[in-house]
Amino acid sequence: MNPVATKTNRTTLRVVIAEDQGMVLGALAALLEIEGDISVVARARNGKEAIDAVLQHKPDVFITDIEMPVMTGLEVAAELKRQRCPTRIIILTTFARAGYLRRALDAGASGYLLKDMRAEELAEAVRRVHRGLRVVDPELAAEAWSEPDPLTDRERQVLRLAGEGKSSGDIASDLSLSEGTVRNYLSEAISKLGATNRVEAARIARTKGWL
Amino acid sequence: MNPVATKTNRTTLRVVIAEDQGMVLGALAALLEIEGDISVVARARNGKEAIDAVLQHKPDVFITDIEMPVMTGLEVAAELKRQRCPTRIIILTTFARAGYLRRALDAGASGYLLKDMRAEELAEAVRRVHRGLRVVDPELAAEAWSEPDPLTDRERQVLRLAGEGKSSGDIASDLSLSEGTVRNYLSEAISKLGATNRVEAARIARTKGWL
DNA sequence: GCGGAACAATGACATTTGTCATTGCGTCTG
DNA sequence: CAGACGCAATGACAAATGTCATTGTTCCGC
Repeated sequence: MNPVATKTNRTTLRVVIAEDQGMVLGALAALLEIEGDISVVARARNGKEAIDAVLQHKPDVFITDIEMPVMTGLEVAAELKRQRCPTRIIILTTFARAGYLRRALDAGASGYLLKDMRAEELAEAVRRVHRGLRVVDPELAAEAWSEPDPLTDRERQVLRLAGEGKSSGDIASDLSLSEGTVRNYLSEAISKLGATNRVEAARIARTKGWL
Repeated sequence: MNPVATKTNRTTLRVVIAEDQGMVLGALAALLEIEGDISVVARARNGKEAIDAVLQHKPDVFITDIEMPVMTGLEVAAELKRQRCPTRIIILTTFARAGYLRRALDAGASGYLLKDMRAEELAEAVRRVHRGLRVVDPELAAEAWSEPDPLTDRERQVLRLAGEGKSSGDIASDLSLSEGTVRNYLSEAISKLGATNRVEAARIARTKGWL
């Protein structure tokens, strides 16, 4: 099925996959193994395992989910780049969020794929990225640069806790702030995001990938 | 009309899969196709397609996600049972929610698997279910029967909107109720769920699968 | 070294939210 | 048929939330 791989029999592409849902992890591995020119050399189910696996196996391409226990895929990508690891990185996620994409590219990722793309595109993306190309949904890329995250660190922190249902008082003691200060930050965040209350603000920030 | 596999269990198991994330759909199909005795005869990316595919192909087993466009996997399962379709149904989802499991079994499903189980268990579950057995995580099953959904329809409705960040006033006009009534329902829901505010209540209800 | 930004706080105020008691209506169900 | 339950509403009250003005601090860039 693949002319390049079968004809020239070049070194197969070595891949490591990180994904916390075992079913999906196994399935993606099966999907890639079908391709003659790709070999899955290791699997990881959380961020820490992923780093160990990549450093040990030095694969050509590393595919990772974002939302994982211990360490997110974005954090793993940043750490690998910090260690000058030459492995190309593809982020594979459910979420078409501008903020995620931006952070992914900042962290040195070469690709950003959505899980609702066609399955065939995964293997193709692996080959593209290995050749040094970038693979990013053009529509999402456009959106990513249009609107930068307006929140400060404190606003983000406070908003995250508020979105989980904590009261201003709870948040204040969690962060060792006064309750008034917490209300100030929330008020700022609400106005910056054009929301009318903390819950809506948190929802908006979440969909943009700013939380 | 009905090619039953009762020979010398040499016949392949025919399967239909429904899953809205293309990448996962393709990957799961690949995973099952690896098994010599299972064949994926159709794929669907939403609830409506799923029903059509199952009715047309009459597979031995139907595997479906819950959260899909057009119609949820639970609704699909209920509809198939209503039409006396003999196909065995496996729900495959991310969420270990008691409410989901209960509704799945009510809808006549034979299996309830979590996406974070080991990938090898899927094929095994297909075979088990085809033999007429049930496949349900025992831990989750225990929880499902322990705690029934305490919310009334109105409480659920109001809580859902509140969880999206709407104010009591918004919810009132959305549902053509007075604002006081909305507050009453929310107060009831908060107390029933042991929460301290609407956001926490919505969060709790969501994790239990009651929303 | 000056201005700007993020951080932190206080006080005052209006609005929203959560609670409770109470009433009324309709629909089941034993 | 009585009683239970869900639905819908009102009024009153306390608590939480959101807004604004104002005052400090520190740190960073120009």
